[in-house]
Amino acid sequence: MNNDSCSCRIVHQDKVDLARSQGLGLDKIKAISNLFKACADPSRLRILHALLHQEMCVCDLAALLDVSESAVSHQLRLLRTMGLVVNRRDGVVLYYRPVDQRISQLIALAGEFLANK
Amino acid sequence: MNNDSCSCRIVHQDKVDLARSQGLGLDKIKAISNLFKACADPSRLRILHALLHQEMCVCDLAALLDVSESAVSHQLRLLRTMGLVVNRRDGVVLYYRPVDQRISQLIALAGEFLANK
DNA sequence: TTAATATATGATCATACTCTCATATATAAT
DNA sequence: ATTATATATGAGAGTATGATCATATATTAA
Repeated sequence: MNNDSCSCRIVHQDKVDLARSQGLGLDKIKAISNLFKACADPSRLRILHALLHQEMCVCDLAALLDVSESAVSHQLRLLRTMGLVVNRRDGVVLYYRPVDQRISQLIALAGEFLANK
Repeated sequence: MNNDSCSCRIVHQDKVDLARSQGLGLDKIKAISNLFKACADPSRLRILHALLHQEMCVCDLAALLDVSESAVSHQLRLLRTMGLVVNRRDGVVLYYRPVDQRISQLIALAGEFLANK
């Protein structure tokens, strides 16, 4: 009922202050959560995981994921925009690969986390 | 125009087969992407990061993030449902903490990834 | 019991995502 | 130039997500 700025809640101010001092900063938080967001969709995760082993073109990925090439293309644009994949043109075909193999560590770590628990 | 099962695209079947053999399996993919999804929201990421250092109650977190307690509670339910946090009751107050400190590795790895590039 | 407080939860709304379909672009072949 | 192919892109639809508000529950104090 009382929406004033002075709430009557018992906030542990010391904890809040400590957390604030150890906080990451909003820009960094947003950047990290965006990186996680890139991996937070099954299709994109499969794409990233597949590209870690070999470069692939759009229709390879569409065949692998069993979705439309348009859908794959849209997801690849997202990953491209986020700076996670790049492509190489060979004639009409665009081969995609990750910019950085370290994405594999992130996926592997998440996998291990789920495995032992 | 042609939606038959036999598409005329030039799929690199060897690549698709290799990717398929190295694939993670849909269940695992979904589990991993769900884990990433849990970290893919700025509010949840801040909550997780804060709890890594100390247990905190709902209104502490609400004060820290400067959002409503209801919003925090909803996010905590999500994290609880996903098995990432647990709580301990002390009277009326529920103190939350991560089930597993390894989440910190995941966040740290993502942070490093973004830092050196 | 009643009142107060901290949190949980359901309904709802606005926004963001992801797919599909249609169309556009770029390269290659004729 | 025309055609074909691989991919990109814009618009739209259906769904998921995240916040808010109202209400419910659980614990404590009186």
